[in-house]
Amino acid sequence: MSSEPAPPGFELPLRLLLAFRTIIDELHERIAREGHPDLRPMHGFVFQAIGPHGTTAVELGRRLGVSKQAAGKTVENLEQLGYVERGSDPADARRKVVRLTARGVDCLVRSARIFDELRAEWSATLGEERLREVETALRLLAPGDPFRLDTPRWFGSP
Amino acid sequence: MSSEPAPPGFELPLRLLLAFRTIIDELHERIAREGHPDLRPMHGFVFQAIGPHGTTAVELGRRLGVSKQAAGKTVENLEQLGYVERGSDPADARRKVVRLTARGVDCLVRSARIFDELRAEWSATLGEERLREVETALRLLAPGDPFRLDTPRWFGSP
DNA sequence: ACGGATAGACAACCTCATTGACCATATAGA
DNA sequence: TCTATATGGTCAATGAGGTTGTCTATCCGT
Repeated sequence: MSSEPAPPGFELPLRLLLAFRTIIDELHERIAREGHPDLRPMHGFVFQAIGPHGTTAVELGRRLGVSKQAAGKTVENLEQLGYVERGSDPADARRKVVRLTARGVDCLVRSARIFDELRAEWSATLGEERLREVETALRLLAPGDPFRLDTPRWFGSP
Repeated sequence: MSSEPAPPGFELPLRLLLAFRTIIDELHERIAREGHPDLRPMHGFVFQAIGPHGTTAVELGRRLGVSKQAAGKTVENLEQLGYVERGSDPADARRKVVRLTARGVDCLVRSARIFDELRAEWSATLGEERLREVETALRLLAPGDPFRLDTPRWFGSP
């Protein structure tokens, strides 16, 4: 039993969100310095949703939880920024496959490295033991696929 | 030293976000059943930003990280939903004070209770000891005011 | 070969934010 | 006190990003 009173229940969710923002903001600060200044938090999710083999606008929309048209517009933006390209699928003339460009892949590689660096820094602050306990606890409390890409819309007002 | 390899660095932030969403979704499911079906995740933040003594649209906009016009529109919506009301300030004829209605306060009280209930459930799943360790770790890693109200805009694409 | 299902593009619209302009009021300073 | 400036609120125009509806082209099972 702990002698201290429990903190109010609203603190934990706010801390979870703040910790997420802290990591993501730090990631984007660093990746901006490495040549990707115009990336937004959302884009990392989109890149992950596209994946190494490419995908289509419809499938992307499903993964992102938005309409295929919205996904198509997102792809257009990322195409203009030079992160993705569209090609045709020889096996299915309807599909137009969205793939990451070299620049897009570079971004993914750097993101993965920076995420690992940030985790290492947290591990140094907290101790690897305690960090793993946090990760284990979160896996237990919030199981399932962590890639919920519809967050922006989810959060907004009616 | 842990013999298991460390998980990839991107898992932790995604779990943090997923855990946040899990709590907030559960909160809104329950508070909808208690007579507040049209609340959105954002609104809790707005209520907190308004506070017990009321505030103005300009100040609200500052706290939310949006323009005063956007804050004014949000207030209009919440006024139509019956959660806030606007009155004039006898000490300053320019100011129009936004205050929570009885319904708004009811919502805040219920939210606080449900958050405590959810925390108690997590404590039962995880053990109070381990839950406190998570909270402590998050306070250490993401210190500062957890009320960052500009999250929706922050997350969006350019 | 045909009919339903699927991928994509185009158009109209909606919501919510933005900026700019404007008026009313408060406040500090000559 | 009078005036200049800052502040609070509203209105108007705009833009980003999402939605639905509709249309065409293509695939696939019967």
